[in-house]
Formats: sequence, structure tokens, C-alpha cells
Amino acid sequence: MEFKLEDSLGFILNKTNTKLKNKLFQRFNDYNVTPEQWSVLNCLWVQEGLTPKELADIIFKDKPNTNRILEKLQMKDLIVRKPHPVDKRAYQIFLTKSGWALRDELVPKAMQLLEEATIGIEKQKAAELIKVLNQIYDNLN
Amino acid sequence: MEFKLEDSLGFILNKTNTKLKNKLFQRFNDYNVTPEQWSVLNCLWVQEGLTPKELADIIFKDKPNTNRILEKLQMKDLIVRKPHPVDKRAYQIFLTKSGWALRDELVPKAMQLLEEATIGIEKQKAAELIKVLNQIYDNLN
DNA sequence: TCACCTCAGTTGTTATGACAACTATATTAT
DNA sequence: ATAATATAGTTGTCATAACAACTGAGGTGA
Repeated sequence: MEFKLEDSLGFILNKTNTKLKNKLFQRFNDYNVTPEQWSVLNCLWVQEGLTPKELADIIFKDKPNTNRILEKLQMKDLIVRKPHPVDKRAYQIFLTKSGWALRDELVPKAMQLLEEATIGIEKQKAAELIKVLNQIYDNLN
Repeated sequence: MEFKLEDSLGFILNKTNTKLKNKLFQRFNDYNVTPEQWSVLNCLWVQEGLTPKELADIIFKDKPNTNRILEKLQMKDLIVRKPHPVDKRAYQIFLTKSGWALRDELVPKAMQLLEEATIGIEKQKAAELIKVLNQIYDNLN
């Protein structure tokens, strides 16, 4: 039953993910936006008016966590909640001017980081990486 | 400046890592051991008597986090701390009988999960995956 | 030896992630 | 239409992760 932690997929996946996330956090430091907040902003830049539940599904997080991420964004005046026109239980999330303004600041920094992260890795290999990661995700459902 | 969150490495890496970690957590549920605690136990199964600082370096976590993980393990009577024979600042960590006993329980479950996670992925591709993840980690240092 | 700097461990804060449980509104089945 | 069920959002708890800051012990140089 030999098992080597340092060679195991879970350990390496976690190690790399943590590092990448932290680097992103640091690069966003000036804007006071976390990687998770960044993912929500990304969704809204594509489509405003989503509900917290819809956002949660898109970013693969549960409702409580998504809710708290939204709270932080709201406190920083990057988003606003508006009552849902049909469903009285729900809200719609919209970007503020500041929320929109961040787009041109953050996107280049994120892309730059991914660029640096994949230095020395062929495009084809990077694409394969993403494919395999997605397959692992699907295998675990 | 096109950027698609759902296709980006960071997002997919995080999504997959979170899922895998959570699955491991669930499989270890009966033993009340988290994935992080599991990684510390793994180190100790290989070598007892390590200090918190040494453990921190091996599992790629900082001292405060490692310390707290050790606290949990100690509360569950899986490890004990003994004063370091030379350095009065330090401790040495040893496994208890229960800590040792978990090995034969947890290792097969972890290996089984990794097996399931990589169904349909050739051995060679899985090896390549780990290689690329490690390269990304190194790129970020 | 003493002042200085380093290092191990500890504590506190903020932001997650998973999960349980609760409220209020919607939807469904009868 | 009503009762039962499902869903959106919220709150609380525990276990991380990063970081700042602190204590006490170790090591170094003058």
C-alpha cells in the first residue's frame, strides 16, 4: 500500500491551486478584490441582473458562500442588489460604476498572471491540462 | 481583451481542486480527519519527530496554519507534542497509537478516490498532468 | 558578555468552503 | 383553493489560508 503524498494528484493540485490563487490575490491587492470576488465580477461583466442563486451555479459555489461574497462586493460598492421583478424571494445583482470600471484594470492582470504561470508550457499542453482537469471534475460528480 | 472565466486555468483548477478535496473530506468523514490533517498524518507516517516548522515546509503551508492543524490532531489524540531535545523553542511531533492506526484505514480510501477521479485518463496523461501542475507551481515562485 | 538579529511557535483578523437549519415565497398536487 | 413541497436567501459553525504581530529562545558579531 505505498502512497506518496508529495507525488499524489490531490496534494499537487491543492498546492498549485493555492499558490496561483494567492498570486492572483496579491496582484489584485491594490483593488481590494479577492479571486472569488473576481469570479463574481466576471459573471456580471458578461451578464448583469443575475440572481445570487444563478451566480452560485455559475461559479460552482453554494448559496451561503456566494451570498457572503456578494456582501463583500456590496460593501465595497461594486455591486447593488435590486428586488427581482417577478420572484419576491430573489434579488438581481447589478454592477455599479466602480464595478464596471474594475474590468479594464483586473482583466489584464489576470491574463498576465496566467501567462507567467504557463511559461514553458506549450499551448497544446495547457489546453490538454484544462481538458483533463475538467474530466476529473466530471468524474467526481 | 477577451477573457472567459469558465475556460480559464485558475477557475478550472480551483473548481476541480475544491471538488476533489471535498470528496476526500467526505470519504474521511467516519474518521473525522480533514484533507489537511491527512497530509500531516502522511508526513508523520513517513517520519515521526518532525517539528511543526518542518511539517509546514513539507506540506507547503505557513506556521500558523500548520499549528492549527496540529492542534486539531492533538485534540483528537492522533498526535502528541514532545519538547525538542536540543531546541527549547521547538517541539517534536509523534503519532499516538490511534494516529498510527488510521493509516491502514485512510490510505486505501485516498487511493480509491484518486482512482475514480482519473477514470478514463491514461496513466501517461495523468503523469503529464502532475508534471505540468508542478511546472506551474515552480513558475509562480 | 552584550546588543542585535533570526527563528519557532503562538495569537488575532479577514475571506473563504462545506454544511445544517431557518424564513419567506413559489410551486405542485389533490 | 389548500396543503405539502420546493426554492431563494440568510445565519451560524467549524476548518482552512494568508498575513501581521508578538513572545521567547538561539545565534552572531563586536
